[in-house]
Amino acid sequence: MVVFAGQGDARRSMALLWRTPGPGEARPGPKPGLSVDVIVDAAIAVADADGMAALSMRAVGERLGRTGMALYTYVPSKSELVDLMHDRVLGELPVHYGLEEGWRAAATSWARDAWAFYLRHPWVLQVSQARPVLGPNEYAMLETVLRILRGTGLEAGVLRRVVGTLFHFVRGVAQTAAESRQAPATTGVSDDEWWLARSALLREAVPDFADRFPTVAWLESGAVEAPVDEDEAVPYLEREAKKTFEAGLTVLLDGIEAAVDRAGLPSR
Amino acid sequence: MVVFAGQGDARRSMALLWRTPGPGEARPGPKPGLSVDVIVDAAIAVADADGMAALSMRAVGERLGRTGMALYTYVPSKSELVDLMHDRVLGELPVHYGLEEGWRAAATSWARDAWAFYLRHPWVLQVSQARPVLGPNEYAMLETVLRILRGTGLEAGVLRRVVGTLFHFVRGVAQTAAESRQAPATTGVSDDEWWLARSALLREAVPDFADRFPTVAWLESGAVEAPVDEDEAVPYLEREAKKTFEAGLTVLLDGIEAAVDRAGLPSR
DNA sequence: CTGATATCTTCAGGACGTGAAGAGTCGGCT
DNA sequence: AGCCGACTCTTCACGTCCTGAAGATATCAG
Repeated sequence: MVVFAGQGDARRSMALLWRTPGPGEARPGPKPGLSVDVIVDAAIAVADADGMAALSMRAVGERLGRTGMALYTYVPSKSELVDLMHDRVLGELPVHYGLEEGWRAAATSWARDAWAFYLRHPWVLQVSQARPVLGPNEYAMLETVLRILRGTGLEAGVLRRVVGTLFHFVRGVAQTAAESRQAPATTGVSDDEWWLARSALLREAVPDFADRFPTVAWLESGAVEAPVDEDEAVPYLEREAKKTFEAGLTVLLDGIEAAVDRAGLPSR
Repeated sequence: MVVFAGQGDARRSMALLWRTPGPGEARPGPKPGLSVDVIVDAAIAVADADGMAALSMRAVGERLGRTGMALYTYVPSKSELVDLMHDRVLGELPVHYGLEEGWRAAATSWARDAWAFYLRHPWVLQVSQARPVLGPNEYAMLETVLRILRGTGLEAGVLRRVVGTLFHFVRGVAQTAAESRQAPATTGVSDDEWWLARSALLREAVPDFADRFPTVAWLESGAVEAPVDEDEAVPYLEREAKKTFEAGLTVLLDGIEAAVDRAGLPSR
């Protein structure tokens, strides 16, 4: 489920996102029993607990002791609610990273924080990035990363793409890790069980595997690693994703350093 | 909508994926009017045309002049159908890349082919990668990339993560590009209109933008580029994504070269 | 107190996946 | 030749989703 943003009245969305004060005067009618804030918080709680698929207007309403329809007084539609959830939760990300140890150390810290954030709120990865909602925390996050990477001295046009690449990388790998974490819960099968069953079936269905995919077979034969210092509480696939993340981050930052060197600037 | 894989009878899934011949004998009952193949093709057509959200059993059935329920004779569930679609469509990817010009040229070609593929079938990006289905074309793709990058001489453990990083990068950026392409169609608003309207509203709602996000403001002020050689048929956001893709690919491959150098091996 | 307005509920309509039941079709055995 | 049983496909049903419309209730301005 990719959720798109801001279909409704764009001006109202902006006002909700940036908290432009509304009418604000005393008005007739019953006192509001809810508010946009408590609704957004409840929605985030639902999504954190049971995933985006479980995020329904009813579920959010019931968490607040109302029906689903009650929310429509405060929020124009589910789509806008998702926008608000997204921007709100992005506020958890740190925004201050010291540059005393150079941009590379700061960028590494940020990437790791973002990684942890995405695993804490995996549903964020299902909100479409194509047309960002342009909320305050989204800009704060962009500002943070730009400030860090401006230290590279790269020219603005290049910088923008480098930042985009970094975002996409973190999101991409985190997405796989998040789905790995979600899978055992929704399917009731642990990673190890799953992998064991699947590879057995694969051998059965494809006896000539090693002939058809020699390089894959070579890779898997050499895949046995010393299980040193592994956190057994973290399931296999998620551990793998984390390793890919760390390795990929190194590669990516090496590549950025290469770009900096090529531009004839000192690395720090 | 993230679609998970293979909930049903795992053995039957494997057989469907790898085309292990079934009973195959003449059997009583009406002749099958459909087949797994035509169903999968129809489903791919639906997903290509209207996206994963529009992929319903009913929609696929109607495209074939049947009801949705008719499909359940051939395919155990929607989830398995998605698996079959995924693996089938991966067969479009080329598998042969010459290494005469070195691994970097081949990797670049592969990445660009994969990019085009994902934009041709954007729904593929919504199929979860966490627990891959292990179909023939999935392995063929892995085999292809591994063969290319084995030319780096990197050790197996590192290689696996580098390949993972490359996959995630291509998928991640392509996902944004694909959603960009999808957005105008589903919202009826072009990228330019959307951006214009949004930034106007943003200025209106946040007059002190440049003070709050100075680095972002700096970046956007320097964002005016010579519009040389641009394909006007490709909308703005997708063009941006493509540029990020190309720049990121360069950075990534530079990073891989750095890893190769560090391992004390010649770059080609 | 009255009328206007806001909140919240109930009902309804059209989507979705898929289980169960039944109609119709055809191969193979008696 | 005739019928049984396997097979395809449809219809109905249930529980889920979002959300428009209508109505009950609560509160404030005058």
